[in-house]
Amino acid sequence: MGSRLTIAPPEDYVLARDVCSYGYFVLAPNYWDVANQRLQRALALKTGGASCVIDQPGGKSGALRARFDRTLTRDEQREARAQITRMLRLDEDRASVRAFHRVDPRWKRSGRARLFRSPTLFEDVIKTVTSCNVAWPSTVNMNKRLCQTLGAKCENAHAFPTAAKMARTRPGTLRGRCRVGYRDVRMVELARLFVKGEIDEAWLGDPATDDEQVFRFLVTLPGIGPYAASNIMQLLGRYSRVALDTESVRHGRTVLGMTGTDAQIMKKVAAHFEPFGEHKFRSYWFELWRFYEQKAGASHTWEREETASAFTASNF
DNA sequence: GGTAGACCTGGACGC
DNA sequence: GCGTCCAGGTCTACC
Repeated sequence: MGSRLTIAPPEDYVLARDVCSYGYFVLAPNYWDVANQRLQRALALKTGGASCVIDQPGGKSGALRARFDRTLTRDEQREARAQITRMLRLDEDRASVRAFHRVDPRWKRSGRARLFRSPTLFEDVIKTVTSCNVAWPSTVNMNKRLCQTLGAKCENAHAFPTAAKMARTRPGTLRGRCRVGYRDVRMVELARLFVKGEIDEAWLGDPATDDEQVFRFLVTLPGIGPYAASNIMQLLGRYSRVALDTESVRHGRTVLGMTGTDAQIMKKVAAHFEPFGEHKFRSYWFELWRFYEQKAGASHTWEREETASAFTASNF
C-alpha cells in the first residue's frame, strides 16, 4: 500500500468546485474522475514520478486526502504536499477570497474564487505555450503527447515532463512526437532557462515585486507574448490583467453585446473589466466559465476525453 | 509605434 | 480519401 497524506484546506474549500475552475484540469496528466469526484494525476518528484488520487471524503470544507501508488519518503511527502498546495491553490486563503468577493459579489454565493493550476510554474508556463495559436483539441493533444513521450512513468500514468528532461530533449523530438509544431525550440529554450535558474519563481511570486515588472519580464521569454504573459500572471496569483485573446472577442460580442472590429472589442473588454482592479482576471474568467457551463453543463461533470471535441470555437 | 506575413497543426469543407 | 482553407498568438522585418 502506498502513502497517504491528509491535508487541511482553507475552511471554504470545495474540491470539485475549485479543481474544475480552469481549463488545465482537463489537460494531461490531470484526470478529473467524474464518477467519484476526485482528481488523479502523477506528480514529478525529484526522485521520480508518483501517482496520486486526491479526494475530499467528508464533502465540502472537509480535509483532503491524497493516496499514492507507492510509499513516499519524508522528503517526498513534503515535496508532494507542496505541489498539491500549489496546484489546488490552498495558499489562497479566506481573506484573499473575501477581498475578491467584496470587489465582485456576483461570485460570493457560489464561492468561486480559486483557479486551478499546475503543481509547478514550469508546467503552467509550458501549458500556456501549448494553448497559444491553436484550437483547444490541439492543446489537449500536445499535453497528452508531452506526458507520454517525456513524462516519468508511474504505475498507470505519466507525469508532466520536468524542466531538466525537456531541456535535454531535441526540438525535433518535440515537434515529431508531441506535435508541438514551431513551439519546439521555444519550449526547449524555456526549459533551459528554468534549469539555469534564470526564471526566478521566488521573485515572480514575491508580493513586493510589481505586476508591471513581472509582465515586462515575462514577455521577454521565448514563446511568451502579451496574452501568455497575462495568463502566466494569473497562474502566479496576480489577477490585475485580463489575458486577451479571441475568446475575449467572442465574449465581448456574444455575452457583453459589444460591436466593432476585433481590435476595438479587445479594447472595450479591457475597459469593461477595469473597475475590478486587482481582481479583474477572476471577474473576467468566471464570466467565461459561467458561459461554458451554460453550454456544457457543470464543469465537475466534464469528461476529459469529451472536452477535446466539445470545446471548439464552432461549438460556441 | 504600427502592421504584414510566416510559423504549424488539425478541423471543416468541397470534391 | 484527398486537397485546400482557415483559426489561433508570437515573432520578425519593414515602414
